[in-house]
Amino acid sequence: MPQKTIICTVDVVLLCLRGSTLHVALWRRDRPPFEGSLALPGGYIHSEEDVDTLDAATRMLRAKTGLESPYLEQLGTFSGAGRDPRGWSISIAYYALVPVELIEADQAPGLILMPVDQLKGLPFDHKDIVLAAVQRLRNKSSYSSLPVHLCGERFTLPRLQAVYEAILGEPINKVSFRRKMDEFDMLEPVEGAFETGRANRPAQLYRLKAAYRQSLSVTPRAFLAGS
Amino acid sequence: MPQKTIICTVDVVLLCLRGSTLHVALWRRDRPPFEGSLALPGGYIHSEEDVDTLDAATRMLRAKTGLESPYLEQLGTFSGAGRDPRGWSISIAYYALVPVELIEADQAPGLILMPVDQLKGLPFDHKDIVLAAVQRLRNKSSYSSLPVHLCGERFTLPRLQAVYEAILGEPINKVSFRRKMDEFDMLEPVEGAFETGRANRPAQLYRLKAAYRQSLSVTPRAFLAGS
DNA sequence: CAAATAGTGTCTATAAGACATTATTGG
DNA sequence: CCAATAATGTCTTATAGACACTATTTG
Repeated sequence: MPQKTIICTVDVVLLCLRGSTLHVALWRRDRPPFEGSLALPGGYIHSEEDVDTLDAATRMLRAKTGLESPYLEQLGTFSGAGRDPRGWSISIAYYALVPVELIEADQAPGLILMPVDQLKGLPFDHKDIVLAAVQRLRNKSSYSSLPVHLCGERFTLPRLQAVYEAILGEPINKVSFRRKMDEFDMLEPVEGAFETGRANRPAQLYRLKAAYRQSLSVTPRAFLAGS
Repeated sequence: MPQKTIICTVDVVLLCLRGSTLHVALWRRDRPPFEGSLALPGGYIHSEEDVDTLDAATRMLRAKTGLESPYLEQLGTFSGAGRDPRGWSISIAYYALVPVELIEADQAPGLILMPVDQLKGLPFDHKDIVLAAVQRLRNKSSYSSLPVHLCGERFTLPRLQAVYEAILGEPINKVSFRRKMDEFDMLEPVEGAFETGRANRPAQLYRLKAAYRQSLSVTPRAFLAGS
């Protein structure tokens, strides 16, 4: 035996934007430790069935939320003797982005959305993990197309800009924003589809080009260079 | 028993610049599997003595290279059933940057430097891990002060620029480069110290300000915006 | 003094931001 | 027509890059 057994788990930080506030999806633990607490969806790696930890995270997400293929990326690994009362443990954390409608339009009965700025009482080091995910999201959003994954299948440019602004916490110049989206070249207008109903000019609906479903566009210059 | 035992290891990608070529430090394995092969320095997590995986990586680095506190950062976790013949395994990979002199001026007898573009025959998925580290280094170097950690304690600006150019693979405008270093505000001139000996104006020697030993300066605009 | 490279000044080109204008809807 | 917001044109400002010039050394 090369080592005392180390507890190997995977946790998923599932983020979405409700209104203009980032939320994380939590579920109520149904077994010890911390049974009954709200925590990140996660669990043991199943070495018999999981090909790797990404596969484990996908399985966990599917089991607990019904989601099939959201944007999903490895965040980092959290480890040590102190984070789990059962002993020395490792959690490989992933983060996922989904449009809030997919969670609210309840495929995922057990999930509870919590604003990421008001987390309290999370077990393990789950608060640290969530904060790391939010930091990653904010950072990547400043120079990439990542936030599109928080929008639904069709969305307008003003809506997408509002999503960026909610994540980054600052207004973005409209002209610059549109230039950047154009440069990213990842959106295509849905022919003849507009968002109507309000007393103003209708906004063109866009969708993500197929090639960008799992990849990102990046710019060498960040939004909000000043911050 | 919640799971079949998973093999938990830590591997370190120790990078340095020899001439203008990135090299990775490998050591010859002294036990199975792949005994005798050149591989990344790494090994089992020791849950009795390591506080966490960063601590394990530090221990490994100290044991195999004698290095005490190089720049060290978590790279990511590599996992799965196929990467280790002993079974389902996890490697939490870290990468470290050091001035090449620290390796050549042999504190580290067992280490062999290999150019990162000519890796072959590495066991496990160590080639993937090295390539991921190089990609991380290149990416971060394009907008941060990370490459200073490949220089020794004192260095000139032309030398630092050459380091950036070696990593990024393209020439950088001298004026822009110096403006950026000035903006980073992480260097201080060593009073009265110059690099002399060649038939030209001597170059001012600089050192990293103490506050930046473990942190980075970043710019919202990348070097080489065009690439 | 010639050759070499360090270090700086300055002009040009490019990209971001401010602001104004036009477009199109509902009421 | 008015209010509201989408979409775009255009001017201003900020940053990056090109290039030239000065500075300081060795031989």
